[in-house]
Amino acid sequence: MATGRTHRPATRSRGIPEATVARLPLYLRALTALSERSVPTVSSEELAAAAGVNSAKLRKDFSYLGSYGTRGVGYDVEYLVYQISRELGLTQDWPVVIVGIGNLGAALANYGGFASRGFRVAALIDADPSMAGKPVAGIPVQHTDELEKIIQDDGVSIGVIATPAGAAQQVCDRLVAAGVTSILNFAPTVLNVPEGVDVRKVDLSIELQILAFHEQRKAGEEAAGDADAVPPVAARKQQQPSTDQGPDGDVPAVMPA
Amino acid sequence: MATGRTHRPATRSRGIPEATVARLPLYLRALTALSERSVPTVSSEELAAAAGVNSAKLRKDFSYLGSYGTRGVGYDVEYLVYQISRELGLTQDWPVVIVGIGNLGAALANYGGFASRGFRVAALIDADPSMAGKPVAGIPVQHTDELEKIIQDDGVSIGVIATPAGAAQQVCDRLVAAGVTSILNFAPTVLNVPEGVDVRKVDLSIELQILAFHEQRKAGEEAAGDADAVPPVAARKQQQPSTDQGPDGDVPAVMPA
DNA sequence: CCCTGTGAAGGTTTTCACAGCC
DNA sequence: GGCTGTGAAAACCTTCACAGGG
Repeated sequence: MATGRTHRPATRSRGIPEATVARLPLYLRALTALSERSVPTVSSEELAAAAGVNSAKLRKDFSYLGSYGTRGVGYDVEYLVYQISRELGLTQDWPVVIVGIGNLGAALANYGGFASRGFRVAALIDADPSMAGKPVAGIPVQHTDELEKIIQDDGVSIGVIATPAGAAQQVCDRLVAAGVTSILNFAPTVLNVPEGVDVRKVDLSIELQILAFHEQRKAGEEAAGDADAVPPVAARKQQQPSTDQGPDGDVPAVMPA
Repeated sequence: MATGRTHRPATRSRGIPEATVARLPLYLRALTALSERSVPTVSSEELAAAAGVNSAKLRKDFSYLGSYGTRGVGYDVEYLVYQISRELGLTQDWPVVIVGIGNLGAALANYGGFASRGFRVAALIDADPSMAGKPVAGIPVQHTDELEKIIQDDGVSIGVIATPAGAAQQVCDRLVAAGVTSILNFAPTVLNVPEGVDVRKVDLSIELQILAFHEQRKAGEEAAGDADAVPPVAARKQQQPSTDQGPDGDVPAVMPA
């Protein structure tokens, strides 16, 4: 089990830590917003606030990419956008297939964030023959039979699985056999993949369960801590009443296998 | 910023590590499947394989909950299901509101994993008046104006935001003002929330970007490592050609603020 | 003899704090 | 003076390896 952690046992890899990689897209989004507002430079403090992390972390992260800032001034927005995009491999075109065009698949197909970041929906695929030809987000749905052909013809290396759990492993196997080496899995199942294939998963119910855990804690603490009478005054601890999206250890799920 | 990491600076909290909490839902899912097949007991090795983690990690995780196993035998499936459910707070009912009923919101409303795990969709809310009354997943959509009333009447403490990015902060503010203290955010924005409110986010394009990063690495490595002639023999490293979903540091995004 | 539970070791990630450059 | 870049410390997480109970 558990081949390793990061994907390639952290060998040389020019060593950008996985935790940093997971935050680069956040920085990129914040920078893109600044760029659209024609902001020329930004300090680590400001950018960190916009991305929801703390500034020390951000500076450390950037230090792995190189020295792209200017002391006393900050970072050049355009330049950083370019450097991060390049590092993430977004300067090239990534054709993506989405398998399973239910509500979720349709939501993904319609999701604007794809196209804007180097991703191109090469095909939408569904097992239901009655879906075939129906356009979703302007792209006609194709039948599962076409899967292998599409992947080979378009050189697709990234697949998105949005099927029911029962179909996911089968779809995954076909994707991998046809040449896909990265999979984003929305089905609530553990996928088995051969060495060299990356899987990331997104699971709605897991996220909710984690929230429930903390929610329960909050409720329990009130009862325990202040028993019954809560001083109505502002007695609760507070540090930064503002921004903090710091995804803190945000390494959701890379799983090489 | 970055108030802290786990949610409450890891003070006493009876100390279940955040990384462990993030894996409990995985174990629970695997256990539920075993339970449905009427499997009475399971070893750490088997359960770990089913959940996609390694067994040492699993045993450490369970050790934080208590000693629920039997040496030489394994874990009682039913008992563990109960213990983990309780720990996660799933033995109680959690009413949830979903705001923004586009494709994604509809997908969430239809998602079966909710009801099965203590979550109940209390209401679907959308800003579009023409949606009002239309049933989605058997639940009539209500207008945003009703938001505060619904939250108070049903005692909702968990909200899901599936609106466009532009509306997310506003919706978030209203949810928080009305009493919601946990938010699952699907909109690609950093949300500002006051101290005491947890936010987790799920971002499709971020996951894809992380995949692209690794994908790029693979491509680059082939070029560097074996230049041109790749020995067709099985020269590639391989450890476990099978299961490994080990979400390795799977702490996607708790952000207290 | 098998499998859990756990100290101890090894990694990784975050945070601190400040030297160094603009 | 202000802000970046980074060693060093601290916190956290994972893995190892084995004692010890069934």
